[in-house]
Order: sequence, then structure tokens, then C-alpha cells
Amino acid sequence: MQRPGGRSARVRTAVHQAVVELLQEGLDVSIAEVAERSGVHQATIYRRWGTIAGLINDVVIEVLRQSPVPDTGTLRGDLDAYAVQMARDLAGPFGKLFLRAALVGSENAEDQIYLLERGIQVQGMLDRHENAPTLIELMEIVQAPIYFHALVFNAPLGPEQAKSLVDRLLSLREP
Amino acid sequence: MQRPGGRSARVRTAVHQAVVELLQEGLDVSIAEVAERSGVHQATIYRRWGTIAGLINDVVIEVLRQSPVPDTGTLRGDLDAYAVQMARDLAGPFGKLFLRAALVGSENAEDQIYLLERGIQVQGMLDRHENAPTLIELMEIVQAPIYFHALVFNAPLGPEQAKSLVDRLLSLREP
DNA sequence: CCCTTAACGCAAGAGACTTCGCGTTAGGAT
DNA sequence: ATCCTAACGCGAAGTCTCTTGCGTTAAGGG
Repeated sequence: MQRPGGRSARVRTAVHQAVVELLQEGLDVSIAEVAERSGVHQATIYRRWGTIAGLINDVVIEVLRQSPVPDTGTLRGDLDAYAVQMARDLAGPFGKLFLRAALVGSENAEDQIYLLERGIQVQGMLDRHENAPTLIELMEIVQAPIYFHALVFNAPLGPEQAKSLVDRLLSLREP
Repeated sequence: MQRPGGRSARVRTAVHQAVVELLQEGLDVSIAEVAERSGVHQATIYRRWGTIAGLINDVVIEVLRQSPVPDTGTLRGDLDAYAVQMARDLAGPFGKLFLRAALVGSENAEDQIYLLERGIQVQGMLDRHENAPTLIELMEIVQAPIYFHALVFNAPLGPEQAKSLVDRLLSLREP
């Protein structure tokens, strides 16, 4: 029998908050430090999350869940908002953590669920419009370059550059 | 005065080989284990590479350096070979290590040099042809999706899929 | 309200990681 | 051939990471 409420929930939020603080301050996240800040005992963190990677992954997914899919009314507006928000996320204090999470999460069955949920949401966004690109096209032509710039060049894209990727995507559908 | 030859070189290759073996066997690479297999003392590894991440990064760059840029005679042939080889590399036993190296390397000045060298080589490949795409276009339209599939979907592309990305790239130059 | 037990706190301890000093080996310049 | 010293081997010691057993707290069902 699981007990998600009450004390467990408080522990969870306290630990999450400590992780977010450390990330925003640019410090490296160790279990010892998280335990110190959150007031939660180290052994508890080890038992619930196992490793630092697992903990960070949990936090990142939590953050991403609170980032809704755009709904502006037009296809171009949705795509622009989606691209710009993604570029901004990668430029933020979390930045590479998203990439790291993807790296870890792709090996983890439980975290794959998040990717699936997100994929369904984005597909829903595309389904609201006529003549929309496919989910794969969106990922390959818009999302992949945004990730790539942040990963390899260590320089996230600005809003205008992100929108130019949307231009390229749409130009393939309307030759 | 540096001494790259003789014993130092033997130590280096012995350590590298041990790392490659561990990676191919799917075991996790610890400095203790590498020292065991290579017959090199732990302290030596710590002194030369500092951390496991640094060591793995060094090995990965070494491997990548031995992967020359294609030269088939035609633009399409070069691009196809480049894309297919990259997809194959990501599907191999190293796979995610390349991604991890990119993640670590982009924070490390010394490793940036490799990326720069590689960029120059690829630019040279493009310069051999008329009406070639830019380096940025190649990276955004071909390389980024290949990385993205391996990273997020945990499923590297096959040769045909890699070539279709080249199709997309060339179709943008010849509408 | 009571009972079961999931989840936590605590502390001890095993084990891994990392550093350091010192003696030895051998690269490479003279 | 000789010398200087970079690089390595060795072992000890310190630090950090992670696990484990046990007692305590409180979530949630009856």
C-alpha cells in the first residue's frame, strides 16, 4: 500500500525545492547537499530516488509537466510559441539538465511515459489545425536543431532563430 | 618538458583499451576497474585524467579522430556517407557516449578544439563541391535529427532514414 | 478511534573515491 | 654515455558515497 500524501508529499517537495535552488545557484547537486538544505535525511533520499541522476530526472520531469502546450489559435502561432518556449527553457538555469534528463530518461521505462504523454499533447496541438506537419517533422526540423545548438554549440537559440526553424518546417509543406 | 613517447604512450594506449573493453561489455567504467584491467596504477590515472568523465571523453575523442571525413567525389555521395556513418556510430557500442561526450565537451575548452577541427574538416568537404549547403544547414537538417533520434527516442536511424535527411537538405537548395 | 505498516530518522559501518609523499624508472636533451 | 626530471608505481591515509539495521512516526484503511 502506497502512501503518497502527508509526510511523504512534504518530504518530496522539500527535496525538490532544494534541488531547484542548487541548480539555480549553479552549484553541483550532491545528495549530501540536498539533504542538508531540505532537512531530509540522506538515507531517505537514497531509498526514494537511489541516485542523484534519478532525483534530478524526477525534478526535471516535474518542471516540464507544468509547462503546457501552446494554444494560440493559429498553426503558426502555436509552432512559434512552442519553439520559442523550448529555446528559452534550454537557455534557462536548467538548460543542460533537460538534455541530461533526456539522456538518462531514455534508458528508463518510467520516464519514457512522460515523453509519451508529452508527445500526445503536442500531437493534439497539431490536430487542431489544417495542413499541419507531422509530429516527426516537427521534432526533426524544429526541436532537434534547438537541442543540438544547446548541446554541441553550448549556445541556445534566440526567439528569432527558433522561429526561422518554424519557417523552414512550414516551407516544406507549402512549396 | 613533456614526454609523450615511450612509456607514457604505452600507458595511454593500455588505459584506453581497457576503457573500450569495458564499454563494449556494457560494464560501468570505474577508475578502479580500468586500473585493474590495464595494469596501470590508480594514482597514475587520477594524475593524468583526473576524473572518469575526463578519461571517457579522451577515449571518445580519440575514436572520433580516427573516423575520417568522406570523400566520394560527389556532393550527394559525401553527404550520404557522412550521415550514414554518423547514424552507425550512434548505434554502436559507444552510442550514447558520443552524446555524453558532447555534453561534457561543450563545457570544456580543450575538447572544444576537437569540435573546431572537425568543423573545419567538414567545411573542407563541403568546399569541394559546387552549390553545397552551409555547415550550419548540414548540422541543423542532417546531424541534429540523427542525434535527436538517438537521444530522445533511444533508437538510432538506419541508413535509409539518414539518407532521407540528406534528401531534405538538398531539396531546400534546389526547389 | 484503533491498527497495520509505509515511510522516515538515526547512526554505524563497509566500500569506493581521491590525494599525497616518496622512491623508482626511463624519455630525451646534451 | 651521462644527466635531469617527467612520469609512473607503491602504499598509506583521508574523504566521500552509499548501504543497512533498528527504532520511531504517522498515513490511511477498517
